Amino acid sequence: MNYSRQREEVLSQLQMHHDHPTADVIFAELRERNPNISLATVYRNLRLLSEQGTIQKIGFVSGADHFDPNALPHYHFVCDHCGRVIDVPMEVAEHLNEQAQRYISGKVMSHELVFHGLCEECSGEYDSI
Amino acid sequence: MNYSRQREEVLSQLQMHHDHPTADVIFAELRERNPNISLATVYRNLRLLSEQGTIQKIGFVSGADHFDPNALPHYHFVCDHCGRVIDVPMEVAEHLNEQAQRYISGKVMSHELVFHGLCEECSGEYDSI
DNA sequence: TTATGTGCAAATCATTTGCAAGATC
DNA sequence: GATCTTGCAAATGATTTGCACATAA
Repeated sequence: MNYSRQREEVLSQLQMHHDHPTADVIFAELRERNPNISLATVYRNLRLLSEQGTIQKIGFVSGADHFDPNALPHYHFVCDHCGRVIDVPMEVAEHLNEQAQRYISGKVMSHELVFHGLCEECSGEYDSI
Repeated sequence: MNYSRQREEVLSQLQMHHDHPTADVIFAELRERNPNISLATVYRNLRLLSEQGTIQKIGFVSGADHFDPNALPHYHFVCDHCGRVIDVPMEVAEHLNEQAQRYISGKVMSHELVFHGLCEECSGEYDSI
């Protein structure tokens, strides 16, 4: 893989996020500085970077894929009201794989754990309902 | 919600599956018996049935949504080779929500646990590689 | 100077929607 | 007969792809 300025910009823009943005969010942000960058390039590079294992593609939220600059295994929380995806820094429970393995005739290799609920801002809104 | 023959067919076709098919699989199967049913009707009814809580929409697999005739909370296994989605009948670990709650300032209400690996057929294929 | 990456537009895939005609209550 | 549902085709949203031009090694 050759160097490209656009790929570097996509990666560093993603790394600035504490939340986990979608491709079009990254695109809109990059476009402010570089009005020539194309959405296809953003998609291409997010894909390359996640295939390469530098970042992580989050496909479990409905709608567009989100991207996480942290590729190490960890859990997530999704706000069911605003769609925001944030990290849950609790310990990864490896033993769950062995538990599941008892029920599966194939080979269980990993798991994904996603919590759902309302984020701080959105649960505030709901208090008044 | 009024009765409709198409909705009943969609539901009973889904209930025949032990795996968790996508809308186009249900559509193709129904079309063999009823060449007039339309894909939009299948999508509409799968949506209605899942909003109503009769079935469950599975959105965490990349690509098209899958549907599960069992709407009760339970875990799933996804084969990373063929994309098949099957049930994991292990006990639901409610305590995970409380663990995650310690790290989240909003309100954790539920979780989704998805195991990944290779199903029996696909791990067989890989033995010979 | 050859392989790789980009920008644009068109293509693709999954899903939804507008609307006229058909089914249900 | 008023309302809900269908079938079809067109619209939408997310993502990918073909291709001529630009850039990196």
